[in-house]
Amino acid sequence: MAANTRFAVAIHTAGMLALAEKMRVSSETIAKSVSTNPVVVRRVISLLAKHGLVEVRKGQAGGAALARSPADITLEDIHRAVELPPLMAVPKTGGSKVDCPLASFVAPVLSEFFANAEAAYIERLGQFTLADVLAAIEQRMADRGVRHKQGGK
Amino acid sequence: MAANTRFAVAIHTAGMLALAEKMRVSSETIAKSVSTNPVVVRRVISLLAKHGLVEVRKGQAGGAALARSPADITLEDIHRAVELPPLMAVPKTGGSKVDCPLASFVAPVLSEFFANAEAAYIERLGQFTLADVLAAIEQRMADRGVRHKQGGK
DNA sequence: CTACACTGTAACTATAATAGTTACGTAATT
DNA sequence: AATTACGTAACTATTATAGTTACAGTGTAG
Repeated sequence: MAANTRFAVAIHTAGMLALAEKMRVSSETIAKSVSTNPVVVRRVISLLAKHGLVEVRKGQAGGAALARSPADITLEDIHRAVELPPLMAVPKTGGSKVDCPLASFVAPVLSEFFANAEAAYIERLGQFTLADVLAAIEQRMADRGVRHKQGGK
Repeated sequence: MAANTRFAVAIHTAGMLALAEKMRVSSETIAKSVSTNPVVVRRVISLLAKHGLVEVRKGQAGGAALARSPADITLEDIHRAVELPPLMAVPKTGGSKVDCPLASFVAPVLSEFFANAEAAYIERLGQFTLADVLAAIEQRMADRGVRHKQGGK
């Protein structure tokens, strides 16, 4: 299919907003950086806004800005905002009572185990903030000898 | 798309083999229980076999059987065997050097964070064995008052 | 030693989630 | 009033995965 990149787009977007500080950034500007379409970005921003992570203004000189400090936004917050589907799917049990009774108990039990593992995933996401991500990016840039501060658009 | 159910099918399959103990079970029998196609099951079994979790025999009275005890097979083992793609994708950075240099550093950093969270997921899977899954299923059956032992096909 | 019952795999179709795109109404700023 | 940007609907394109058909290969049973 087309891989699910909503989460990545959301983090990238939030990261740009963080770098822009209080300045408003348009969906078009972000779209260029992410190499995608402005509508895709607006869809994500809309979700972030609904969850209070971002504050949006319409009109000329409008755009989005972070609603709180990057150190106060975890990856879990962003993950929840974009509401991704469960990591693992369980096949629908094909209601036909032809199959053995055991089978009908497998699906719900597997769902429980998957949910448990997914909780571990989410919990780990909760340990990282947007600030951590930005720090990692700057670190990487420094390692590569890229001069920063007013680097790019 | 069609949701990724390979992992669930693999666990269901392994569970059936565990219940069958040393008896060989055909892909067709398993497919019925999982409500899918025998080929889908064979594809999964083939992966399990390559990783030594299952032992397969061709020919009449052939089929698959677990290679080791259910208590000795973790969900992590099964997960590794079916080799699922990364849980989260990062958008390809669209090589055009038009975008800001920052952008090119975002993707690899996000991949690292995602990999970190995925590791937490996998680690949790490693804490459960196939025996745990079977126990949970039997527990659930008991709760529902389903009489077991020689229950179904 | 032959028939049968399996697996293994290739090749193809079907499904469905998600990205990408176009279009346009709405709102806010200058 | 003109401009700029969001919000969202509607549609197409992409693509991973499931599902299916077909058949060659293999080993056991009788």
